[in-house]
Amino acid sequence: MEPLPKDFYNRDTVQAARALLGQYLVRTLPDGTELVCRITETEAYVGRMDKACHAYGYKRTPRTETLFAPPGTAYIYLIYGMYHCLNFVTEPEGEPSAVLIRGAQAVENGDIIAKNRFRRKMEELTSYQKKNFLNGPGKLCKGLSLTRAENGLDLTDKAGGLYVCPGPAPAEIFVGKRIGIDYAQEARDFPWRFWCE
DNA sequence: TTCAGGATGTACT
DNA sequence: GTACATCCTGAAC
Repeated sequence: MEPLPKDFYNRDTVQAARALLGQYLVRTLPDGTELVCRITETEAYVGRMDKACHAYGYKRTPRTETLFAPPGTAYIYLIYGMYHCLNFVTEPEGEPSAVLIRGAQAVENGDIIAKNRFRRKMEELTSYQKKNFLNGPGKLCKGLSLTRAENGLDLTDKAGGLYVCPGPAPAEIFVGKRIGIDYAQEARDFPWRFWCE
């Protein structure tokens, strides 16, 4: 399977967030194992005019530097001191925008993802753990073993260890407000969160 | 089933 | 010092 090309990311961020639903996210571990999951929840962040975006108003700091990279770059940062969030940079280089990957379903090597998350195999999980498997940005990064060490990876390059390839389009797409950005004034109500079954 | 509280480190005021 | 694009636990219902 070939990675989605740079042009997939080089467009309006809200459209990209929608289009990413259903696609396969592949994480290649140092030993060559491929962890595969299907993206089921995304949010758009647009630095140009979105107060919830880290790079709102083109604000450049060491942390936000990755948001100014070319489309198709992974932006991963630490939040609340203990969790990581995975984003895909979008729009032409220099427009600091990205899609936050909020949730996914395990497709291949679920046992390894389960071990990363709970130190147990899939079959040993409680129903509560299965229900809350990769349904949050911090959980997804923990399951796929992603940290700031992977910040800046090129998603269009299979050799980088992280890429996205085509998956089945969702039958239905839901739209709503983004999560956890109550501080962002008018931007907090933007309908820029998308999810599917 | 929902809910409050705590963990934890970096960025920025 | 404060806030943060979060998650887990344990208690109450």
